[in-house]
Amino acid sequence: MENRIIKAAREVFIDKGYAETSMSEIATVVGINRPALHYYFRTKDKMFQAVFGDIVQSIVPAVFDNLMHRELPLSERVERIVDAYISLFTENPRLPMFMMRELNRDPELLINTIRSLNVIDTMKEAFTSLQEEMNEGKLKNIPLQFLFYNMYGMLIMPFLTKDAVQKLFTQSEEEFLTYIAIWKNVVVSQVCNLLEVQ
Amino acid sequence: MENRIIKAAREVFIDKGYAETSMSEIATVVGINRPALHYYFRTKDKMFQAVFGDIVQSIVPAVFDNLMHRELPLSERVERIVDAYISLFTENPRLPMFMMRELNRDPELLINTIRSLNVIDTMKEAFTSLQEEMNEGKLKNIPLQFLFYNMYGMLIMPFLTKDAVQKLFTQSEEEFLTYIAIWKNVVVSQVCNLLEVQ
DNA sequence: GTCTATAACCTGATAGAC
DNA sequence: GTCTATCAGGTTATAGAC
Repeated sequence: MENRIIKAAREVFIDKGYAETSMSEIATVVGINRPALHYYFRTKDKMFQAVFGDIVQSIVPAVFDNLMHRELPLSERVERIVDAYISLFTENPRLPMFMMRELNRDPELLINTIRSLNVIDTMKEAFTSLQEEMNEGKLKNIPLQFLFYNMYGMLIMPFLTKDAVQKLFTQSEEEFLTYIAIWKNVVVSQVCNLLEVQ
Repeated sequence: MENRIIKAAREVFIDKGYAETSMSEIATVVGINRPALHYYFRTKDKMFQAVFGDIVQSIVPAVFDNLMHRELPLSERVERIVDAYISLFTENPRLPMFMMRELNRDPELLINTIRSLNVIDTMKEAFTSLQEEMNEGKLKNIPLQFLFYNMYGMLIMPFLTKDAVQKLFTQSEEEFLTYIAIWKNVVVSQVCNLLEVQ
């Protein structure tokens, strides 16, 4: 039952965010009523934290694994990561907006979630591995955050603006997917352009 | 008085978004009480639309003017636009998050606002001007949305993640500004890389 | 125009019966 | 465990006095 609730809550929270989601709405989706919800997760806050942890865990690890395959050429590694994110976001188009919204509503939340999920070591390994490659001159030496600004910015932008763009230019779902397939290659080549030594 | 209200409401709305802003909070900031607010703008919705229009008008036009200066080299044009946005966002760090959040909460809102503000012609001119340059072979021929995905993605990403990054890596305001000054050049060079013919 | 008072509603949360 | 009933608090919006 707890899992049924988390699964339903996940959908609603991702769609509307914490603030605009009410307990009664989740209860309706699950098929029970408000007090029953409060039995399983005492407060809305506790419930959201459970859902948020669930989501973060499904996003973070796969990416950092790919970052560390140093035997592969850069373009290959970038392509895998970009592929993974594009698939994830195509299946969950509102996930990028959700993450940004909650990151801004409560910046501590992500930090606490990351700490409690033991993914911090995986992240550190990936960071130092990349930094080494830069020091060795195999990659251009840039601040690591720039890599993330560039890659994530390009990755999430189409999804952050999806609804508005589709309405403004009467773009169909098929058109969107066609563009995304091309866009994927642009992201890879731009990230490589940022990291490759001339 | 209406202006005083819009000015105050603008601050609060940009900071917290539509959903998490209450009329009483705005009233407190202005220095009057709730019912007085409802006298000037009958509903919260009407008031928000006024504020939103005010914001859009202050963002859009300057950019498209710069896009059309075809006598200038590409890098010069891009640099001006990027400069303008970085200044705007540095002074209003939560503006990018605000725009994305409201764009997703109510996708029709932006469309209606744009229509009512008569900026649609300016946008169309800029678009066709760019498209011509692409057809003439002076710029690489890519879907126009890709230019926006790339430029805006890179422009807003540092600000969307500012609070979280500063807390996660205990980054000071000075450090942030230092990185932004360097990042600006990266954005320009990446956008040029996207548009320049080989 | 600006106030006080109040209506009507929705929220999260709890107590207690079954 | 899941329900009904209820509480306390906050929200937008309005009516009516000054």
